[in-house]
Amino acid sequence: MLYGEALAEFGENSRGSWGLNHVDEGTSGCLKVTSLMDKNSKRERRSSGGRRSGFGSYASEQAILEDWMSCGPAAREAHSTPRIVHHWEFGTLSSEESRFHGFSGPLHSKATELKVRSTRYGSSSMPRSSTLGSGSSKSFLASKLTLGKPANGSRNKIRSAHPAPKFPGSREKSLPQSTSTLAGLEGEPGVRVKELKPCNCSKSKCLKLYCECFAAGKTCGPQCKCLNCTNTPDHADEIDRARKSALDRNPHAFTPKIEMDGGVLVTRSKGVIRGCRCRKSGCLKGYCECYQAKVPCSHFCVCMECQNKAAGPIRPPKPPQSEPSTRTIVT
DNA sequence: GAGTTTGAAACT
DNA sequence: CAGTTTCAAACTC
Ligand SMILES: [Zn+2]
Ligand SMILES: [Zn+2]
Ligand SMILES: [Zn+2]
Ligand SMILES: [Zn+2]
Ligand SMILES: [Zn+2]
Ligand SMILES: [Zn+2]
Repeated sequence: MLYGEALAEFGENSRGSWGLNHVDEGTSGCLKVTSLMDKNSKRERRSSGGRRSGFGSYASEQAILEDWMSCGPAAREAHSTPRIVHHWEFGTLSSEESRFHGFSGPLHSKATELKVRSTRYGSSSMPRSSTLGSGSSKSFLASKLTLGKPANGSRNKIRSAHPAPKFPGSREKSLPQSTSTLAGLEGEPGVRVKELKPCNCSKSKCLKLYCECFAAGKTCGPQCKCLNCTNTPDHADEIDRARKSALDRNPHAFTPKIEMDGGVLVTRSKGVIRGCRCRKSGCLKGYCECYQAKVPCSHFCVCMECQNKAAGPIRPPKPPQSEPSTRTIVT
């Protein structure tokens, strides 16, 4: 098994993963040994509010290649076409490192007992650019690790704006972006609000709130560059299911994301009025929904080191006590 | 444009 | 729930 190889190669106190970087197939190519990482240089696990895991990236392709070549032949072979990431943790090092990184979840605290732990990520995750191209008999890694300029003329990442419709009859996205028919809104025939931000979704089929079009209650339009888009008028049934699913998770999924309530931003979240939860942006970048909406953070926010507080106190600060930290919305 | 950072959304 | 992973945008260089 892979774990046995990892144990043999890296010893008892090691941690790492094979295959594509399980965080978005990023720059880490094939194999990572956490215990070898420089702990002082913050090249560490992604840690954003405990929502991140994963490992830092290599400094260069050469580093990836060297790392890769240092693997055993069996490991190389097993991952010549990496689609699944195997994650391992041996010994007690992981838990100690977890403390170093501020992680304390079961994944890490149990590492001491588990002895070996593995996780599979994504059953068929392939890099987005892997489609089409020249004959891809070459493995992803091989192509990725090719140093220097690509010999052949294959261009990475040719993201065809939109492949031709599979079926002649299907309308796909020939129609401009519009409000979902399910919303039952009266479509002003002549009046069209200018089509806006196209999305670039590739894995959500534009049927999750990840997709801004879907989240806005709109279908994707011709300007969208999404892949495998199902948020098109000819998939009304799927859209309907997706909307129901999203609403099931959060009844306010499609209520305006940003509203002003007495000068206070409210965002949707599980039926609870709440603000942002930023940790590292200082609420001064577009990552922050409050900042993006051009509204100051409020007591609903649980942001850290917020620099987006209301400047001029129109009103005295909220009374801290006697109010539940979360207020359910009364429809 | 490629690579990184980020926090919401989704999942378990 | 809390912890973890997925996701696409925002951002950086
Ligand atoms: Zn989309
Ligand atoms: Zn779209
Ligand atoms: Zn789409
Ligand atoms: Zn914020
Ligand atoms: Zn905020
Ligand atoms: Zn804030």
